[in-house]
Amino acid sequence: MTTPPLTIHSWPQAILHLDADAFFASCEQAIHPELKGRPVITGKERGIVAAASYEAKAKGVKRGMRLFEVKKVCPDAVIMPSDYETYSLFSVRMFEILRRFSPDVEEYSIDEAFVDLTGLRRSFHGPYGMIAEQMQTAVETELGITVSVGVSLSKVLAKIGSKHNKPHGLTLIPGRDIHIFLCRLPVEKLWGIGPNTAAFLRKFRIDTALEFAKKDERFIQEHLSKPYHEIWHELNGRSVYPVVTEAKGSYQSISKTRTFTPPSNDKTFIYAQLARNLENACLKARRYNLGATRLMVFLRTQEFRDYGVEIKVSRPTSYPLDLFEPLQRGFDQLFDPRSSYRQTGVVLAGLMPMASVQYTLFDDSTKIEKMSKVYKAVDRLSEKFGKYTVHHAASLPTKLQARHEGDRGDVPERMTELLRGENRRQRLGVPLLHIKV
DNA sequence: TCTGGGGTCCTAGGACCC
DNA sequence: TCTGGGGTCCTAGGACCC
Repeated sequence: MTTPPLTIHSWPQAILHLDADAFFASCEQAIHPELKGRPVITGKERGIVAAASYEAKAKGVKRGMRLFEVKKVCPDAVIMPSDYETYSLFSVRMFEILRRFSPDVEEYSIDEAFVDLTGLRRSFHGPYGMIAEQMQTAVETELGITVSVGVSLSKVLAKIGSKHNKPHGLTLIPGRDIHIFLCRLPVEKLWGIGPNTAAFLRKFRIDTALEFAKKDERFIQEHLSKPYHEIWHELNGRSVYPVVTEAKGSYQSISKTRTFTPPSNDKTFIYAQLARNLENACLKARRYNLGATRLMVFLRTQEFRDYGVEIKVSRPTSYPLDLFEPLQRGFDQLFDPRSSYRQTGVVLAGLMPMASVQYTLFDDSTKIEKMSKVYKAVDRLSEKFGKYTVHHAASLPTKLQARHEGDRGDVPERMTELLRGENRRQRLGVPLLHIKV
């Protein structure tokens, strides 16, 4: 087997990584100044901590912690639902600010960016550290949130830098200082090395990032796969991961999952959860004009065991009506009335642009066109009144159950309301509609 | 982290073809 | 019929990330 050659820059790169501090919580504090200095937590809608402000972290609140525990360690915490739409607006503005400094900005996640600073010292009349500081200050003053920044020769090293000093840190890792940052860093803290690989490396007495970086290439090639070889280069200051500037335009897969408590073995209820997953996944696929050729269905039992099946679809589609039959088939295969389930999930895969889909001789094109019209109307209603305003009768039992449990259902998006100057479903009193299949 | 939700990429191995 | 070598495509499953 031949390993494909790695592209390594012959010129030293200057890569910046920026990571917003406790992003969701910081956004809330920026919107509500009265919350500054107070422990703020988001994640109310799921019952677990999605983000915690530094005031909350200081009291021992951690990501993923359950909210009843939070109330114990931090009784004065302000707990709010995560409002992704609003955070996305902050995110968009953050990337805009960064692009004023360099066009080479990678939107790595909602709160993280990589920026290629290589060659910018001349136009800024100063060292990279100064440029980084200006970027940091611009984001902080314009958005009212703090960010941590790392600058080094590669993405992996820049990430180590941004994590080194949080919050509001600025860390430069020049080539001659790399070893200082790596010698105390456990391998599992490295970007791309998880618990599994860390355990494997420990067998070879590799415990720190420096020990990993110092291994000779022979060892890496013999024992590890491509991603780890790349990390190894990056740790040694040789940039192999490019800063990807293109905006993400498409998806390889779209998934929707739902966990419910308590676990259930009610067949109707569980199928309804899947139907709802499917509708939401299809809605997203239609928004991106994608059709799925494969449908994956899975159930997670009370004991955290996953069972799944994959079903091929004859023609790429993003219409639930096309997929309910395969969904039902998959579900019947998986469902065991003796088990209790805590989660359902659906993945649309093998996605392709719908524009390129050709009908075959056997497709009923009139029916397909009718379906297309129906879903266009559904999508318009969803956009106007909120997701899931209109849905298939098959997923109705999810709502009935939600009511019994006193669940609020979908949390309305506050910022969107403010921006549009209108409330959504509640105030308009939009009734539930069910499309009769 | 006794466990939420949404993604990506890589590799090995089988099927199939010449 | 057996044998050999080599290529491509596809899929399952692992591992990791925010």
